[in-house]
Amino acid sequence: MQDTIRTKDIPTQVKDPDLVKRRRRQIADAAVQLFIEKGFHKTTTRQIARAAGSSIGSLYEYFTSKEDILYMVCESIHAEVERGVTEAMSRATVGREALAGVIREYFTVCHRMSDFILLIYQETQSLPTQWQKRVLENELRICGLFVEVLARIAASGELQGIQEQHIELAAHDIVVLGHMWTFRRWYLSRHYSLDDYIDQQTTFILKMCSQ
Amino acid sequence: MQDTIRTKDIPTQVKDPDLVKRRRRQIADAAVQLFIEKGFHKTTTRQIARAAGSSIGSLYEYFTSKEDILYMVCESIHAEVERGVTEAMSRATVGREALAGVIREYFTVCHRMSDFILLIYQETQSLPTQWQKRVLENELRICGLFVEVLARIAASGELQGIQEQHIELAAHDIVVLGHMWTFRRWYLSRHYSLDDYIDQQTTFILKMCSQ
DNA sequence: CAGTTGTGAGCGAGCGCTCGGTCATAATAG
DNA sequence: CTATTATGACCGAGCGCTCGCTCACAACTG
Repeated sequence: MQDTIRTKDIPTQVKDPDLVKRRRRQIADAAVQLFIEKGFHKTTTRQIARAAGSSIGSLYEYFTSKEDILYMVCESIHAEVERGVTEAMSRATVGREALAGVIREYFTVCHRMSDFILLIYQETQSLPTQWQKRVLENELRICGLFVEVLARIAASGELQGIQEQHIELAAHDIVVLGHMWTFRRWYLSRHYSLDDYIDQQTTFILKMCSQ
Repeated sequence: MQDTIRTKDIPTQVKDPDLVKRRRRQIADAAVQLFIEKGFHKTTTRQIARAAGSSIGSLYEYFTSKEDILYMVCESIHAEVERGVTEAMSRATVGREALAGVIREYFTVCHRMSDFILLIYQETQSLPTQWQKRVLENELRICGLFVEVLARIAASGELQGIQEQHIELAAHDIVVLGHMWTFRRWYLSRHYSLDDYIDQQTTFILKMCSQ
């Protein structure tokens, strides 16, 4: 998981920027595991510090509140998802095949990041309001990537069925169907392999956009 | 919101069953509002008691823990959603029109219950494990209703595109696209009216199942 | 040495939940 | 009918404890 520019908004007592970056990553990586296991509220700052090989005192040199840590965690997760999708897009050309390819990549990212995506669904509400907005912006940016892919295809003449104004909705559907694999895996993973899931949902999505 | 048989599993000190039912409803109704506003963890038992016009002492005559209250709240929500869909199904006949009708009804229920459905997404994890399972069972039961509708249509010969084994997945998709209106309303409601949303998603779903 | 980073005992607010008790009403006794 | 006792819903002060966070000091670095 990589750093985002956004993390700079979190204030710190420590002068050395490199040290800040390193320690924050350390702490956030420890925190995300605990958050996934027990949830944000049931994780204590002491547990986070211990898991990060640090002390509570130190922890509060790098973050000003527990919510700060959650915020950084959420930003990192979105950054990772976006990285995956963007990369897949750069490889893609145009046409139905391209869409299918990006969907495959995106769904695979969702699979790998299951726990993390679930965390965002469950704990975004625990963030201060202004940071909730940031998280939603991130979500929209990912959606925008799919809008782009769909628009490219629509422009190329293929997939004429879909109207301009409904591309956005289709993009949201794709994003959410990816998330669905994470928040319904308690059922889905017992009945479908990831590949089955991707294949069938891709068929559905292509039908949805065609004719 | 109506009572379910499941609520009977929660122990109580109070003898009179009618009273138990009435007071629990009172408390649960107060609690659900607070949970929606501030989340489960940030709501205190005292606040719930006060909002219900009761006292903490009394509250603990009717519930054995704060989690019990959340459980009852979740059960009630699912009962209400299921009631809505079942009713819509009983009115429906067969064919594409029927599916569209049930979807319209279901999405409308999702719209009306936005806050409640969101609550389930966010707080199911706060329940004791054995009760989490119950909530997921409820979710599956609602999914089952759509499987039934789709199977009926498939049997009638219409919508031959969809294969037996993929009916379940399509049902999940429908359910989740309903939920999507609740957990993405921060975006969707700014760009679509509920009717637009229903119409377009219905078109998508029908295309998905056809051909 | 000064400046920066690390530490953990300690603070006090606030939590879920208990428990001894009150009081209106119902059941029983005389 | 009155007097007595039993019942059970209701109450809230307070217990034990945990939490997020602070701050005085120690350790390290250059």
